[in-house]
Order: sequence, then C-alpha cells, then structure tokens
Amino acid sequence: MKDITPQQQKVLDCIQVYINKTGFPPTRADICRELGFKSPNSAETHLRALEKKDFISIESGASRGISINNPEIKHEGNDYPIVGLVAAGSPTLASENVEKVLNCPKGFFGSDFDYFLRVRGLSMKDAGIMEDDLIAVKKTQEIKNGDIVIARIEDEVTVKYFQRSAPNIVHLKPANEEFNDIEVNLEETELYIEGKSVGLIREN
Amino acid sequence: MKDITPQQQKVLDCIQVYINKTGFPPTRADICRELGFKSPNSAETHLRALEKKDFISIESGASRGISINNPEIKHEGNDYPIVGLVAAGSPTLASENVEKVLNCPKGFFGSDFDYFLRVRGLSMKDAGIMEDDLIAVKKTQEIKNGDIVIARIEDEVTVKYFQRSAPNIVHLKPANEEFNDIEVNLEETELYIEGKSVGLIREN
DNA sequence: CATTATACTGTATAAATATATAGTATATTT
DNA sequence: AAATATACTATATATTTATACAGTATAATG
Repeated sequence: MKDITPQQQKVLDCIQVYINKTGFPPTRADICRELGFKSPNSAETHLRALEKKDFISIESGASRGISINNPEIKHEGNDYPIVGLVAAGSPTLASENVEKVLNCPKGFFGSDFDYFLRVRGLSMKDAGIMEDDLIAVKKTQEIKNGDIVIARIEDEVTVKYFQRSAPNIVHLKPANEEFNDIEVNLEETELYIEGKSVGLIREN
Repeated sequence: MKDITPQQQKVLDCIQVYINKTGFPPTRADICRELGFKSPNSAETHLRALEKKDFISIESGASRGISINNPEIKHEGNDYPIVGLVAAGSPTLASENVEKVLNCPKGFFGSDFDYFLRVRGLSMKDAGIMEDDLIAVKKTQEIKNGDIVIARIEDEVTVKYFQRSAPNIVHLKPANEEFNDIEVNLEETELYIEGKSVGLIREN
C-alpha cells in the first residue's frame, strides 16, 4: 500500500463518512460539496489517485460505483460479525467475509472482543473446540504462552496454542494427536498473530 | 414491522447481497437482472413496497439511493440463571443453586432455552464439552436419539448422549473413553430428563 | 362487489452522474 | 531541464438512472 497524501486521506474519509451516513457511496458532486471543491474533476482525479494506490475500487460506468478496499466493519453496539476461516489471507472483517452478525452483550466473555471466527477442522478438538464452533476473537498482540491464538503463517490462518520456546522460535501446538506441531522460525517465516480466543459459542 | 411477502424478501436479500458484493446498492436495472424481471418498474414497485413497510429507505432523486433499515436490535434484558450440577437433586432454579445470571439475547442459540448449566467433569470431553463450560439447557421432554441431555438418575444429575435402545431401555453415553455407558432399565430405575443442550458457552 | 395489495411487462424521459477535455499552478523526481 | 504527481477550476456530453405513465392479471379484504 503506497503512501496516501493528506488531501487524498480527506477524500477517503469523506467517502467512508458518507457511506456510514447514507448507506451508499457519494457521487463526484457529493464529494465536492462535502470538501468545498468547485469542479467535479477535483473529486475525479483524487478518486483515480486513490484507485491507483489501491485504497478504493471504482466500477467503471456505474453511478456511485466506489467501494473502499478492506473496510473494517465497525460493530456498533453489540452486533459482532461472524467471519469464516479464509484459507488464504487473514480473516478480515471485509464485508464479503462476514457470514452474518451475532447480537451479543458487550463483555460477555469477561474480556472485550472484536469478532467471531467460525472454526474449520478439528485440530483443537482436545481443547473442546469443534468444527463450526464460534470463537470470540480479541485482536491483540499481548499473547502469553498457552493462549489459544489465531495466527497467520504465509497466508494460512490457523487456531492453535501459542508457545514461545526461544526468542525467535514459536511453536503453534494443536490439541489433537492427529495433527503436528508447527515450529515457526521468525527469522525465516512470517508469523502474524491476529488475536487470541477469549471465549467460545456453540449452537446445536 | 409489517409482514414481508416472499417476493419482497427476495428483493431485500438481493439488495443485501449486491451491497455485500459490490459495496454499493443496486439500481432498478441491476435488481431486474439479478431476479429476472423484464421491466425496471417491477423493481421500482417492490422497492416502494419495502419502503412503505420500513425495511428500506430510498433517497429520492439519488442514484442507487437505497439503504437497508437496521432497526436497533437491543437484546431485551434476558437474564438467564447459571446453575451448578448439584450432586444430589436436580439442578433446580432455586436461588441457592443459582451462581449468578448471564445476560444473553433471546434465541441466541437458534432455539429458546431456560438456563445455563455449569459443567463438572470431563465425561463429555470428546463432544467438546469441557469442565466449567456453560450448557444452554432447554427444558423439554422432546428428546431424540443422539441429543445431549441433562438427566437425573436417582438423585444424580449428569450430562450425556441419549439413546433409547428398546422401549424400556435407555443408554446414557459419555463422550470419553474413560467413562462407561449407563444403561437404564426404566422399569427398575427412575430416570428423569431435565432437558437437552441447545448450545454452549465457554469463557476463557 | 369495489378496493387495495401484489406482481409483473413495456415505453418514455427528465435528471443524475461519470468522465473526457482544456486550462493553471506548485512541488517532487529523474 | 523535463517529466511526473498533486491540486485545483471550468465546461461539455454521453450514459446511467430514477421515476412516471399505461397496461394486464391475480389474490385478498372489507
């Protein structure tokens, strides 16, 4: 992601605010009105710059055909998004990954959390985490050994126990004999910790 | 909120899907394309009906000026009691047995339920039910084979899989090799089914 | 039995909108 | 010194789009 200029940031913010307020993206004229431009081409060129830098996508020919790339859905109040374990890429809150939302009291699990992750596979079955369970995920980098983390290793997302064995060695341990430990050498492999599990919900 | 017709539901779903996919609402023509209508007025009239019934809002004059009304879902204060597995006697809702209450939206687990039961022991560990988990219990006698039931046998309460093997024989099966099946002959032994599990919550 | 709601096709058009073109000006990079 | 990116104004226009009007048909309602 390239650098964004202050003015382009203003336009991007303007688009987000407009969508939040109305439910649909602005026209060039709307952006001019909001930001005080006097020519629709001012908006146009900014939009094209934002598109080139991959902050937005523009559907050619469509009115209001602007969409913000990777918009993090903000769960106002108590509607928490449920996202699936996307095989490639992190479980982002981008709308296309959101199955549905679940209304849940804040602080339901003692701790705050950010979204629910739908579990695939049985690699944590001995920890009582079964297929289709919903894990309440708190986005954080504060991880202790033994925490159940949502980790991304080179585009693959998994749920595992976290254990740091040495400054540069992290073990991701399943809770199922049929699966193997994953040893990650941080100098060789990129490891991104999405967050940790603070609770679980099962519907049956 | 008035009743929605099946066709109007289709249109509403179509709008939601379109927004999820593209980031902006559809035009009348888009809706026609998605649903196979041949006249833009088909979409128009459905939209006006949905607006009248308050499912959507339409910004007059604006292209793609459709927004879905999300009526504030406030989970009506549903405080469900958490009861412990009382060794002797059923897990009654008498106040001395209630640990605390947990506020939880109605229909959180798809089905209604009556209280939470705090799990003791690991007899259902292979079903992903661990010590201290909270089972959402629905008081009911409508039990199918394979349901997870909360059963009382002569003053002892347990959580097990339910299986009726013969008209008078019920098996209560644990999900843990280290525990044994319990065979209950209904002619000899009193078996009371408290209810069944419709969901699970874990705080960690 | 008239009225209203639902569920469409088909056509037309004013208004909304994207987008190209022509300029001006400044800063940054090559 | 030339090219490129940023940041605008101003005007024009083809296309997109909302929306009205004219029909047809069926089911529900009072």
